[in-house]
Amino acid sequence: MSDIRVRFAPSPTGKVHIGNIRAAIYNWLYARHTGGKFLLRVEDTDLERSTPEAIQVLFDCMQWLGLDYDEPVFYQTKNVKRHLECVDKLMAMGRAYKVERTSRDGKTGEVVMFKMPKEGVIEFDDIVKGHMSKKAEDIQDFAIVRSDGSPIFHIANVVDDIDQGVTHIIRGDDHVENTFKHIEIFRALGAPVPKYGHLSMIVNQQGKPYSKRDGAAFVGEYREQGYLPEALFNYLLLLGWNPGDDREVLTREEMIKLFELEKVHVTAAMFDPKKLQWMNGEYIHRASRDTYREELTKRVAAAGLTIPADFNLDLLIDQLQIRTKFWNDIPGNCAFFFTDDYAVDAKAVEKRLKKDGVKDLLLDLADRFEKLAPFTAAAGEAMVKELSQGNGMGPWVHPIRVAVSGRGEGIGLFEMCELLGKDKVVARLRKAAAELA
RNA sequence: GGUCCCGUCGUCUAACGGUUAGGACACCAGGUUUUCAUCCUAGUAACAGGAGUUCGACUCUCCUCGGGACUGCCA
Repeated sequence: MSDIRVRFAPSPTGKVHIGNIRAAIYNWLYARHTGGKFLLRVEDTDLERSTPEAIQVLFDCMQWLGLDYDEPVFYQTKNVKRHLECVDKLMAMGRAYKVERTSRDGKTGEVVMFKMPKEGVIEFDDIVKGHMSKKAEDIQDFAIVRSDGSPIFHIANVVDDIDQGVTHIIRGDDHVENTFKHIEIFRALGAPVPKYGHLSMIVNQQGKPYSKRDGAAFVGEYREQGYLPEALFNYLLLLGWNPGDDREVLTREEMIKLFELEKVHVTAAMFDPKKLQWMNGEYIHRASRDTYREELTKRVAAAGLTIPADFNLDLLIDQLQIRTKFWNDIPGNCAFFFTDDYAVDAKAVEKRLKKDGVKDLLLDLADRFEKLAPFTAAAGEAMVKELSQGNGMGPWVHPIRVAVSGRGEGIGLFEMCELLGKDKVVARLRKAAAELA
């Protein structure tokens, strides 16, 4: 146990995106690594844009990724009284003042401004960026209370951090300028200044940062596309950090053990969907058989298909797991086992079936399969091998595959036939032949 | 414009000032295989540029160029 306390403090003004959630991941990992506390604070002071739906989406995404927090959620709007008390305090000591102003959108009224020092240097040692310094004169006074009397981000954020006892603030790079301002507020309020760690942005394929400013990659999207939370978590972690050796696929335990904020990169990282896909495949290939079976049965059922009680699911899993890159791919890749109403790839039909002699070939094969006993993968392979006389099984294998599965590629053909069973294989071969007439 | 930050293969990255600049993804060639996937082997590809400091610079300093953040009664 340490007394380190970190927080993830998103504003629920939109769907949480990957840049955002990476900050949560780094905070969570830092807390778990140091034995500190990870807190969640919902910064909902922007009443016009914060919605309960967005808050719920945020919770769902965090739970999906396994980002559990150690204390009840702290809502910024519940602490408004304290924010304003602190403003009064600042006014009383001359660090804040009221002024008549007109906002961007034309509202005119009296706001409270925080007074910045007019000389000196504000500096801090950023855990990831190193020493940071800025002349106080380069920072303008800024508003902390709106003309309607509500507290603004800067004061609310700092007061909440004080009230929650936050010791380390790990947040996006886009906050560095705010940090110089916030440090002054902490000091004025007589509170200890927390340690800071500013994370670089994640940029998209166009090199532009994912931020709330450009409606970006929503975390839930990845969930819907069939990514594993572990894979997304792992990939996002690697965007700006590495364990110091060549390992890339890490268990949660390894991540917690090895994570160090000091080793986080300063430079922005580009999000590479291809590598995420690869990593997702790695996680699926490494998943336990039970996990895979569970996902498979769940997704096949969700697709409206029923797996017969006597179906050799283990054989299918042996064949299919290594070929699965997304959970979502599963139903499409095995639907033909469970229904006769499956998709047929016209290109494959064109290439493998619509050729001279294929019709007779299929009919002949149907007869041979019909006589095959036992109807196993090994027996089927032996049968075709004999037909091919060592010249390659391609001419037999390809038409069979397309005829019985409607696809040009997939799991091992003979395993496929065994799984389908004699009746279906024979029937589909004859049906395909009939359609070639 | 101003202030602050950053700059190694296409991408993510490694390299106590001394390496043929390493790994991963992607790409590509070959092998294994009935297809696909897996797996194995090989390959293409980077220190932004220029000055210094040094016996020696990807590593240190400066300049240039390039990129980003901020510059709200948003957070």
